[in-house]
Amino acid sequence: MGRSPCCEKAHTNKGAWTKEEDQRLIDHIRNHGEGCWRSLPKSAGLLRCGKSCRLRWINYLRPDLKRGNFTNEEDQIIIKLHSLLGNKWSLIAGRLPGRTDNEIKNYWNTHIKRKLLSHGIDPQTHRPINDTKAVPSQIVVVGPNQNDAVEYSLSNLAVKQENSSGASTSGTTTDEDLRQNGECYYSGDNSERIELNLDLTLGFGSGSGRVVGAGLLADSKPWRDQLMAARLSLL
DNA sequence: AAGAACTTCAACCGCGTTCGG
DNA sequence: TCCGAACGCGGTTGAAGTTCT
Repeated sequence: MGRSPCCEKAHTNKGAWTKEEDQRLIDHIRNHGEGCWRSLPKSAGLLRCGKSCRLRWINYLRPDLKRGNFTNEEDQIIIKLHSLLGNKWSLIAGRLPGRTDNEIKNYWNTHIKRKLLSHGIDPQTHRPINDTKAVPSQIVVVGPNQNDAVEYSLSNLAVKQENSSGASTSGTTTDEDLRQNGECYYSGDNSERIELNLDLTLGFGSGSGRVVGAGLLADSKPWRDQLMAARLSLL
């Protein structure tokens, strides 16, 4: 009958972690590696639930965490990625080695949001606060490496959705879609195939070029993530 | 010096997705 | 194939620290 419960909630500690708890968790992961969060608390002798152990390790104890203030370069990367991905903190964190999703989320809410607002920019749409009509003229496509971010000017984007019976519908994203999400999307059913057609103008310093491509999204993953993957494949 | 107001961030909560029996 | 637990994520909370009055 499914899996057994992860922990006995009545017998777990809550709140701030003690140094001793931290050390037990570090020692255990050093000896046994990450994973198996369900059984970890018991085998490490911790009165915490696995979920809490995982969070403590990922957000605070991991040896590869950077710590310290965010650099201006990191600020810019976060802002650019947020304009493309929205509040997808884990995806953003994936592009910033040594930073966690929780850390970036906190930093966004306490620093960057305020910074953008003080410059008259809406932190959700990344557009001037009093500009309610215009559609974003740029989207950001991010390559496999951290420094691969390239800005595209958007000339046309069309998405075709095809269901399992072969019937298809198609359309171009609406202005309202773009305004609300800061990116292009098609609000189709996750379970169906989605075909993406892009017609983009690229700008590199003084030069420019044009990319026209298409990506077919399989149906095994959340379609929104696949949209990202399709964009990558167009590069 | 004190306490009110504000800021920061670690930790918790709840929900959607994935996975195992 | 179904059901239920684990996992992973984003939103929220609240304690601790800092600044202001």
